[in-house]
Amino acid sequence: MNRAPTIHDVATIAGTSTATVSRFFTNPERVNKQTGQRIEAAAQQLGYIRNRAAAATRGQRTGIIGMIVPTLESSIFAELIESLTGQLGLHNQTMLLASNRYEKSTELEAVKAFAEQGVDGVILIGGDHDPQTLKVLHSRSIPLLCVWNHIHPALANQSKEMMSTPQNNNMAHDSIGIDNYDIGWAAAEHVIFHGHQKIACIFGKFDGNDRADARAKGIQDRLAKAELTPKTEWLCHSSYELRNASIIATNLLHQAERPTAIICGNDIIAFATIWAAQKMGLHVPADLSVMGIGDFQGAAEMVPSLTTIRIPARIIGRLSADRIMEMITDKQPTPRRHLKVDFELKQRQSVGRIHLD
Amino acid sequence: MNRAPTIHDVATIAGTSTATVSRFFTNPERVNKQTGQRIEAAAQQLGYIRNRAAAATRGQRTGIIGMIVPTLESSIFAELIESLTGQLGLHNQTMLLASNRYEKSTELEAVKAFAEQGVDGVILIGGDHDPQTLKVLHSRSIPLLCVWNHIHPALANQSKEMMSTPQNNNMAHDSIGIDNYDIGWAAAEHVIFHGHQKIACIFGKFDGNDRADARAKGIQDRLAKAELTPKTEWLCHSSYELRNASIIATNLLHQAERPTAIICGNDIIAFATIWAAQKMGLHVPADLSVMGIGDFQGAAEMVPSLTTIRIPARIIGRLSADRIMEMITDKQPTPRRHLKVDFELKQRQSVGRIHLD
DNA sequence: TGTTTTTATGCAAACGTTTTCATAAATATT
DNA sequence: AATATTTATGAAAACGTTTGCATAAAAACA
Repeated sequence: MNRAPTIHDVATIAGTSTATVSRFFTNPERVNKQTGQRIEAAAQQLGYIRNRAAAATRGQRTGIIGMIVPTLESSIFAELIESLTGQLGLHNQTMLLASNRYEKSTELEAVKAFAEQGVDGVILIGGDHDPQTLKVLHSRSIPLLCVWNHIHPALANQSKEMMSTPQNNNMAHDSIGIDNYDIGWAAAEHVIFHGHQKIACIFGKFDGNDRADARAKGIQDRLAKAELTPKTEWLCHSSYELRNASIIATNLLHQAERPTAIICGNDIIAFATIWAAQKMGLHVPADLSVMGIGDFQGAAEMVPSLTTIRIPARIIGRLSADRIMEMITDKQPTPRRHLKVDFELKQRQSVGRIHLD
Repeated sequence: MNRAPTIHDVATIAGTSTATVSRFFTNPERVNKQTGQRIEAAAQQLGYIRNRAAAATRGQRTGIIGMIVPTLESSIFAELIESLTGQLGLHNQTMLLASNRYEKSTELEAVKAFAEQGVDGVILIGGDHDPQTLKVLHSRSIPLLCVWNHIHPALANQSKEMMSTPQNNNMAHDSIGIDNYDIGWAAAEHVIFHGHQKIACIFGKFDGNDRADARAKGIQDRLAKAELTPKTEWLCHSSYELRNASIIATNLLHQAERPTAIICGNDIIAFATIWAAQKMGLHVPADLSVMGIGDFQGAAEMVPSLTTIRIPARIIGRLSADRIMEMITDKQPTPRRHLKVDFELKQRQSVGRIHLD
């Protein structure tokens, strides 16, 4: 009852050798149809389930993809993971999940654990990682795919120069994602087009987060182009927690001069900003416009609905699954590929035309 | 560059046998301190990482726990997973994650995949699973822990009788979670205590979901005790999607007679209900009280803040990690254990005392 | 000092697969 | 009918570990 049946048991019952059974499960077409049926019946009868750990010792793939996200709590990445696991399932792969809590050292530990498990590939968020992490993966030829944000080939080159150890340079280091600089630019543009001049920003925290950084740059460059660079009191930073963001937003709105619009680093911050305004008795968008980024759950349904930029997590997930499988199965290493996914501005209620009174 | 160093390589450099190296990594205290240092240095130098797949063929644990949640999108389980992975990390375990999309057949497939990977244990949500699933786990003596909802020992017995195949009866089938019946009861009670008489309910969908079922029973029993059983038009069902819940709530509020309070099967439904009311120009809680269950992200911060029942996901996660490790390491099978975790009613703004005009 | 116990190590078998090579049977080609 | 090709299979080695057994050295005991 408590010993799992092996390939030997199946072979005995089917009256064949273990080699044939193995072949049947890996390359069914290489075994005679009748024999195959006998094997299938025997396996069914015994409840045989292949032991991939054993298979892996002979160089077969483990069927495991390792994935590390900064956090699960904020649900930012939940949709991505959901679609990724789904799509990986189609490729008969399962997903080993870890969170790095925005710590590169934690990420390294997780990657080591993944290597122990013999993962076929690794998917990380963003392009900013510990050189050790890359080394571990590279020394084992484990394909690495960085998702969520598109890495500018130009920036990729730049970071190449910044890297000290030479072996990091020719790393197979693909990426699939959106261009956060463009997103920031578009968000700012949308607000500007609505006539706002007194614009404040609450950015996400930068540390170890190239995404927030790029977004902030995009926003600021667009504002500068319109000669609307906010005064320093209107440039705030917040973590991605509602509680923290609430405080920052409340403080901002209590300043002597109040902006007519606030651009937020992501939707969590935007939610907090809207609610903070409402608590003060302000009306959105009549008294204050709020621009989000992300289109998180609830953005479309809340009152007022949140004008934001939709990051197509499902699409990124699906593409990523397909791409990592490609990288795994390709014999000769394919050239690096950086795929840019389009985003979409969702024009809703929280950003309005400015009152001219 | 692309072949991972093995235990042999380490042994050669350290000038010892593979046996000793293996011992050093599994039972460091069984090897001489000096030898250990040599091995450590060699491993460091080579960047050696243990191959757990190979180890697993000799009966060693894989260090993988399999977990299946219904969905990741609704972020209900994100907090649970986050704390679970964190705590498992302390036990040097990693987590294989899959979602079943509320389908028992999908769950079975995932469990089979887990079995292929040789997981040390499996954690599932709720107590309602395909007999096949249980059989696969049991036949391999893979410990199973059901989390999220507390399974009434009484109900566990009941389902025992309902099970057809005898091998399912003495399943090692522990549980850790909250009592959804009690939660439903408490939610209803809170609304009743605020003087409401015209109470409607929007339950979560039941199918394959013993949690929603228990919650609904608790709510209805408490209402019945107060002789406040809602008329059938006020007993609605919704999926856990905002969009769907919005429609249901809107329809409910457009009925000829409007309830003064709505009890929602979870916070997603509660959010949708509040927003639906706001869109109609109703004020919460002045015109309508809304009771949630779950205390999801945003419940405390939104305007009005949501009165709801907090399910301590972090605690459940931590306890679950510890318990499954206990089940894995215990030699003789421990008796089944059903651990009940307390919940907490968060009294906030969305439920108010009824207007007596 | 001689004997027993403890500690540290190595040898080699085992784990459950996959895969190379060889071979036998079946089929196709002349 | 003789030969060449294809198809189907099995024997056995290999994968990178762990571990039971044996043994040598060191420590403890007498």
